Amino acid sequence: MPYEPKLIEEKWQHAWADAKVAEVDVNAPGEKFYMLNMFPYPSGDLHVGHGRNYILGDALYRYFRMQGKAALNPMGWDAFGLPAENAAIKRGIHPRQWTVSNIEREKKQFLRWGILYDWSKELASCDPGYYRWNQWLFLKLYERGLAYRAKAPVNWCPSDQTVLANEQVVDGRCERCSTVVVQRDLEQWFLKITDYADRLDAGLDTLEHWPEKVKLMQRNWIGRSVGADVEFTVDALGKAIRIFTTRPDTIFGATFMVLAPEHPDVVTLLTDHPDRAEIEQWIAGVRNQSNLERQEAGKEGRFTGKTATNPFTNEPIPIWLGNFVLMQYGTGAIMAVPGHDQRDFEFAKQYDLPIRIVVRSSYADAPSAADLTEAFAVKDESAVAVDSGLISELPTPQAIDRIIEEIERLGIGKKMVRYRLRDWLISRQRYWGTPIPMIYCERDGIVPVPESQLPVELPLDVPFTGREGNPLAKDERFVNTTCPRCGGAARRETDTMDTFVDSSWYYARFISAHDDTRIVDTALANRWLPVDQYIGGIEHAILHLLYARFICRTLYDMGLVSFEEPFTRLFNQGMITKEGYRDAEVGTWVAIADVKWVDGNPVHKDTGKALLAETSKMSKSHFNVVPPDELIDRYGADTERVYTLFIAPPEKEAAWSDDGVVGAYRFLGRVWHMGEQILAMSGGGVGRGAVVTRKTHQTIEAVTRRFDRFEFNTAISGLMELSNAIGEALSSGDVDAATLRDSYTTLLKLLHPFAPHITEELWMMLGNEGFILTSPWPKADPALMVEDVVTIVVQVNGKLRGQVEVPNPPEKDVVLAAVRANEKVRQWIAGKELVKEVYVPGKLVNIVVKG
RNA sequence: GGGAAAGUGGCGGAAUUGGUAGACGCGCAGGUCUCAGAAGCCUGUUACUUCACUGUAGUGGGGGUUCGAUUCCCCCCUUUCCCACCA
Repeated sequence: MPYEPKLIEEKWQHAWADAKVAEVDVNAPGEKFYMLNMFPYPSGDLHVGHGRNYILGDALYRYFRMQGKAALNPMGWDAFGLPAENAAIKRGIHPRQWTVSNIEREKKQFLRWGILYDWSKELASCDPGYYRWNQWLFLKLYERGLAYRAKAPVNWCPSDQTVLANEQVVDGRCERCSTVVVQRDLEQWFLKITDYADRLDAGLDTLEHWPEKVKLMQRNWIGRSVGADVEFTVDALGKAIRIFTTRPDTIFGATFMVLAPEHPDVVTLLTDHPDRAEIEQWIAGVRNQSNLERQEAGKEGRFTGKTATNPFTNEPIPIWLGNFVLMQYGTGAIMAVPGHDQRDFEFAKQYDLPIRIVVRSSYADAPSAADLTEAFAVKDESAVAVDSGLISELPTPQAIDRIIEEIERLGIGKKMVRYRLRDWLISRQRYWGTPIPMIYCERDGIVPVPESQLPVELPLDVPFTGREGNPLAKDERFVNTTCPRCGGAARRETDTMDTFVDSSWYYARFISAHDDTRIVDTALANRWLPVDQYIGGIEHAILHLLYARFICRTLYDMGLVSFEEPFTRLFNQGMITKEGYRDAEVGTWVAIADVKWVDGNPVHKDTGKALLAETSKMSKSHFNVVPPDELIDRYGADTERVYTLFIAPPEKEAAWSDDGVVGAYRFLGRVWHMGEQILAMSGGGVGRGAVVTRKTHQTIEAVTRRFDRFEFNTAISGLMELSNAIGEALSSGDVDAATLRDSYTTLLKLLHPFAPHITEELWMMLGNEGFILTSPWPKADPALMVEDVVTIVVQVNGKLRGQVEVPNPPEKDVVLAAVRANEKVRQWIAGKELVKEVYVPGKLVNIVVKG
C-alpha cells in the first residue's frame, strides 16, 4: 500500500478530538506543564509561516505529553481590532460576523495541521464574558490611581473627520483619502505603567529563560538612567528652571542651557524679545514635526535673550531653545556641556557658543577647547575631572557621587532616576474593542460604572461609515445613561480599549475560562501559572510582553495571583520568507502566474521584462504566500510539519522552498514502506543487530537532548539517520525481526511529535494498543550506546594521516602501540625528529615531528 | 548615531568541552525501471590535482594563542535586526 496521507490524517484528527486527548482537568494531580502559543488575531488567512509557530508548539506539547507531564495547551482569539472594523466599512460585514467566521476557518486549519488544543478552555476577547473582566480590571486600576485621564495628541483626518491609528497614516496622509493628517489633542485614558518602571526593569534579571535579545529590548525601552535634577536660577523669571542630567560631574562645563520649544517657561522668557513673532513661528514649525523630521532637520535653535546662573561657576549662561531637546523626557530642559556631549557640541559649533573642558582622559592632558573635533564623553574610571572645583582630579564615577552630595547639601537638586518609558495610552476612538466603563455626569464629573453593571456591552447594531468618528459615539442609546451616583442624566465614555489590554492577562483566564464570578480563580491560577513555555513572534518583544508583565504585577498587588512574572520561559520563532518577483523599474510585485523563466532568470510572461527575485515576508501584495491547503492536499500535514521544522533552526528566519518539501515527503514515504516490510518480516540474521540497537539508543539520547534545546532541525536529521540505518539493516538481511521491530517502534515514537498522523497509523498497524501519543517517551540505555571498538584518529603535526582501531575502552599504551605499528604513520614520520606525542583519550593521537 | 546578532559547498543548514569541517536534506550528474515521461530506487557530489590511489587549499579578510582553531583573543570588512537627538 502506498503512503497516502489523505487516507489517514483526517481519521486520526477525529480520533484525537473524539477521545478529548488534549482536555485537561485542572483539578487532577500530576506535574503540570503550561504551554502557550500567543493567541492569534483571527484575520482568516493562515499561511505556512503562521503554521511554523503552532506546529512548533504542538510538537513540544506532544513531547511533554509523552514525557508524562500533565501538559496544558489552550488556545483563544485576540478578536478585537481594526481589521474587523475595516471589513465592516469596506464590505458591509459586521465586525462580529467577520471575526466569528474567521475564527471558524482558523480553527479548521489548526485541526488540519493536526494540532491539539484544549478547546474546552477556548476564549475570545470580543466575547462579553471575557471583556467584562477587562472592564473590571480597569475599574480596579482606576481605584488604585493607576488609570487617569489626560490630553494627548492623536492623528486626525480632517476630511473623514476621524481619528486614525498609526498604521492608517501612510507618509503623513490618510490611508483612505490621502488627506494630510494633523495632530489633535484629545482627553484620553492612560494606565500608569511608569509607576512600575523600576519593578519591570529589575524583574528582567529574574527571567533566566528569556532570550537575552528580548530582555535587552525591554531594558532599553524602559530606559532607566540615574543622574540628578539640578535647579538653575533664572532672574528674568524670578525662579529656577530644573534640568535633568546623567553627568552632574560636568556641571562646571555647562556653558549654556537649552529648553524644549514646548517648555512651559518659554512664553514668559520671550515676552519682551524683539524677534518674538519670528521665534514663535519657528516654535510652531518645530512642534508640527515628527521626531524623525526634527532629527533630519539638524540642530536648530533660537536664543531667548535671557540667562540662567550656573550654580557652581556662578556665571550667567545663555538660555536657548533647541529642536533637539524633547519635552517628553526629563524636565524638557538641559544644561548644555558642549565639551562632553556630542549633541551639545554640535549645537555650540552651530551657534558659536563657548566650549569648556572639564574632563580629561587619565592617560592624556586635556586638549584645548579650540582643537576639539568631537565631544569627549568617556565616563568610566579612565576619565578624571579637571578645572571643576571640589571634584577636580576625581575619577568620573567618584566625581558624580561627590557632586550629587554637594548639590543635595546646597538644596538645589537631588539624585534622580528617570525612565524613558511613558504611560500607556489605552484609549482608542474605535468601535470594535472593549468599552471603557466610565460615565460623565454634569454634576458628579467622572464616575466609574459600578461593578454590578458590568459588562458595559458593545451595541451590535451601529452603522459603519469610516467617517465622522467612532460609531459608538453616534449611538444615542449607548451614550445616554444615568449617573450611578446622582441618578441624573449622564453620558458614557465612547472610547474603547487598546487591544493590548485584552492580551495582557488572557493567559491567566484559560485556567478558569468560564468562571462568571471572578477574573481568575486564584487557587487554580497559582497552581497552573506562570506559563512554563510561551511561544510567539519577536514582534511582541516589547509592547505585549511588557504590558503583560505590568498587568501581572498589578494582579499580584491586588492579591489575585502569587507571582510577578507571567512567563517563565519564552521562545521567539523566526519568520518564514519566500521569494517573490518584482519589476525592477517600477518596483511593483508580479503574480507568480505572470512569471516566466528564461535561462534561469525570471521575466514577465507578457512584456518579457527582466524581473528581480527578492525574498521577503509572506504577504498577499508580494504574491509569495504559501497557503497550507494545497500543500496538505498534495503531501499531507505531516510533510508540512516535518519540512517546517527541518528547514532551519526555529528561532531563525527561514526561506520556504517548494522543492525542499519533497525531501520531507520522501522521508515519510520511506518510513511508511519500511513499516510494511517490517510487519511482513520474520527471521533474519544476527550479524548487525548490535549496530542498529546502538544507533537507536544514540538517537533517543540525541533527539531528547535536542528537544530540550529547541533544536528541532537536527532532531529530525537524527531521525533521518536512524531511518537510513534501519533501512540498510533491512536490506542487508543480517538483523533479526525482533531487533528491527524494536528500533522501528522507537523511531515512530521519536518521530511522533513531528509527524503525528503517520506514526499513529503505523503504531496501530504494528498491532499496538492505544494512542502512540499517550505511550511513554523512550529512554536511552547508556550501556547500549557504547561502541565495541574505538577509532582513533592519527595526526602528524595536526594533519590527519590515518586511523587505528582499538578495543573499547581505549587504553593509552594500547593506542600508542597501535599508532607506532601503523605502516602509514611510520612513512610520514620517517627520517624526522620526534618532538612529542599528544594523546586525547578516546579521540586522537597527534605526533609532532621536526625536520 | 547607539545597541545586538550573524558571515561555512550551487542552496537550507550540521559540527557536546578547542580534536576526521560540510551530518541531514534540496539541487545537480550518472545509472535502474518505462514505449516515453512522472514518481520511486541505487551511486556520486567543497575546489584544484589525478584514469585512480594520493596530494594541496579551504569555514568573510588579516594577525595571535595552541601539538591542533568553524570554535578562544585582537583588528578590519560585510549583512540583518532593534532603538533612534532620552540629556
